[in-house]
Amino acid sequence: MNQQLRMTKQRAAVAGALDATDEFRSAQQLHEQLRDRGDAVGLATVYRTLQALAAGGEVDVLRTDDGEALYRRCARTEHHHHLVCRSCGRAVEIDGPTVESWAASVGASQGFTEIEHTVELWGTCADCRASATAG
Amino acid sequence: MNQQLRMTKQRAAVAGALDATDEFRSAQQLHEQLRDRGDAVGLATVYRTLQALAAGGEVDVLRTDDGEALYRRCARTEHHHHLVCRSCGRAVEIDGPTVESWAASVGASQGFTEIEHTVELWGTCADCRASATAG
DNA sequence: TCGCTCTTTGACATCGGTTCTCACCAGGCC
DNA sequence: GGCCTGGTGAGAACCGATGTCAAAGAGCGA
Repeated sequence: MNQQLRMTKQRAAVAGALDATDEFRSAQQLHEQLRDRGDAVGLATVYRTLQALAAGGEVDVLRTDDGEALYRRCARTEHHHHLVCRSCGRAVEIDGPTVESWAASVGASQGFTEIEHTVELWGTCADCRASATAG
Repeated sequence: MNQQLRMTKQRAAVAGALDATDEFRSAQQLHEQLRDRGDAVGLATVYRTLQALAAGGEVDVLRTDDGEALYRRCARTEHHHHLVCRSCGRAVEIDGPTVESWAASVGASQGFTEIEHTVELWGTCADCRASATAG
């Protein structure tokens, strides 16, 4: 967490919850999880903390199809993409060097500048597929 | 528009507004645009119509960073991606054959199934850059 | 053209995620 | 410990999107 922010137990709790999983979680899920665990933190604080972490590049954010924001603490802070399980939220960090160069060249060839790209892969992880088959 | 739906003037107006532009537009923008033009259509109807068009694959949908849905009538119905101007919404349809195969192979190598991918490029188009520089 | 039926419409209520407000609380520093 | 300032949290507000339901109208057969 950033050093110009005061380290409060609420921020530590949110950061800790993120550190403890490799799954993308919504603010509401994290809030509920902290409450269940006894580390009650206000919902507004969860949102503020996630926002601060995201602004500092310490968590990655993505949006579900219906617009909800999901957060995840990634091992690396450099640019990367994700393969996310649409059922449990588990994610794998992936690289796409060919995608990077493709995006840059396509953008430039169309006269666009300041190109950014959104590349996320969604699937069903092996565990979720197994339990779906079993159930 | 789908033939098992009744063709009403409201639906025609929404479809017409989409046909008249190559920019991604939000439901609210379309609603306002129709009202300004005199073709007043209820907001709920705009949403419903866009939903129906999207379900039939007749318009493409994407989400802005803050979760708002944007709609665009694309020339082709086959799978493709977009290079979108983050300022005016103008979009260019693009192909990424290498991205397609990369996505599929990465997904499979991690044991994920039913892989889908989200690939959108964002930039500033030449016109918007020019007016930004001028202003 | 006239009615009938059944979908569609639209004003409004509601929902769900997110952000704002503001009085109170508590780190960090002396 | 005391002060100052940023952080917290309960609830309100906000905003995009969806649900409700009575009234309107498209399509069809007569």
